[in-house]
Amino acid sequence: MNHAPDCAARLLAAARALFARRGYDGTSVRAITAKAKANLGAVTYHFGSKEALYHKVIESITEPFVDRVAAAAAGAGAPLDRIEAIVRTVFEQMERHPEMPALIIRVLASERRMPPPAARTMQRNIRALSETIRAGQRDGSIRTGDPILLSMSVVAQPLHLALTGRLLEQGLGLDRHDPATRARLVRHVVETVRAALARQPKAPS
Amino acid sequence: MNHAPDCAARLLAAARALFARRGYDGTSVRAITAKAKANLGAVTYHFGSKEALYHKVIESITEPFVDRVAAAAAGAGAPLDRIEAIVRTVFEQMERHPEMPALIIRVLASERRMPPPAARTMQRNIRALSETIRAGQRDGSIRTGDPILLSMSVVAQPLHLALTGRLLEQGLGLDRHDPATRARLVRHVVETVRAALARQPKAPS
DNA sequence: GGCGCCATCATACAAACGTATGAATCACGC
DNA sequence: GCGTGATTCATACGTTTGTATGATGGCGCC
Repeated sequence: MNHAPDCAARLLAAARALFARRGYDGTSVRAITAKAKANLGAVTYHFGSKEALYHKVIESITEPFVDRVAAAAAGAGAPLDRIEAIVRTVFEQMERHPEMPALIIRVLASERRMPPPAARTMQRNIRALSETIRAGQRDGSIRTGDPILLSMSVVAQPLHLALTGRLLEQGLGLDRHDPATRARLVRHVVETVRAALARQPKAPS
Repeated sequence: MNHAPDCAARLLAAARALFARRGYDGTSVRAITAKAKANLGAVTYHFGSKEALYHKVIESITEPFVDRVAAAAAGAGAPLDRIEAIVRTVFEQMERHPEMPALIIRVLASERRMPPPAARTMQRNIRALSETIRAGQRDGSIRTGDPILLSMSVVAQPLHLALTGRLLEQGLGLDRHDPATRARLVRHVVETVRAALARQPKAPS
């Protein structure tokens, strides 16, 4: 008896969590409906199929994200500062949706056709980043290098750090839910990204 | 009729490829045996179970790798050079086993217990890296920061770039099988890692 | 009250899954 | 040639899977 409102929303939340932890194939419709306290037929009813639910999950995470990244890239300030703002936006998004790194990275690792919302998000984010990098290269604050490759190197930092959280807990005794720890990780990534991109003065040789 | 030798080796190769592309749950024993031209019962006979085969796959990729990373870390040269050597070792391993990034990353993303060989590899690689980074911090060539976090930032680069190969092909028209392209990617990551780690002289303010 | 629409439910179904198992074949040594 | 162990094979089995579908109840409108 599921009389609580928003069955579809509960399914979406359950699916988000389970697809992130177990992957698409490792998550059954029954596991999703059990977690959402919904009936087995609810997935077909509300979404049409398991795959359509999966696409909706990806979309629910990525769509709001794109605008935030674009806003950070379009903000005021030097290119390196704007890239820092983008990185902080990524961290905020991961805090809002802790499943995001695993979901995105599973999409990247899979031979399955990429869900359109994920593909759009990646393209737009990489474009926002690489254009900001180009601006920095033009004004001399960012080193030379391929802007798209540099963009990917930037995005790799927060995503992989989120994925390796388990190792961090064991290796450093960190508590991922501790705000001070989170701030430390953000600081680390921001410093690393800035160091990786900043143009250095010519070495006197 | 499978009279060809090394049925177990064929299963291992087929499983390696399929686990990387489809993940553990998305790969059926029947798909593996079909690809290996072996009988359905062969997996249970040679490995005991699908899961044991999976562990063997992970082990077959990671075990030789650890020694190579340790050798690169123990080599002669400045810490930054040794870190570059480690990065090149990672790329060589990925060239030898193109499935490696996807396999490793799926392990990281999964809620499933980490296969012991993968856990050992990661610990040892991170240790080799972070000790090299500490040496660089002691001699002043590498900037301050947590060595383990810095190690993870280093490893994220080649892995992520390998995973996003599809996007690179679309965004840059790159052919991943082209040696010149590979060299370009290696150069990019090496430069990025060195830039991210190198200690900068104090800015005159 | 009846109707239509929506949402929930329980169940059925065909297909797929990993494992188990006994039979058959092969390879090797004596 | 025989015996033994290893390997391959075909099949069975219980379980799980995603989808389909008809029944039922709730709600709003006429």
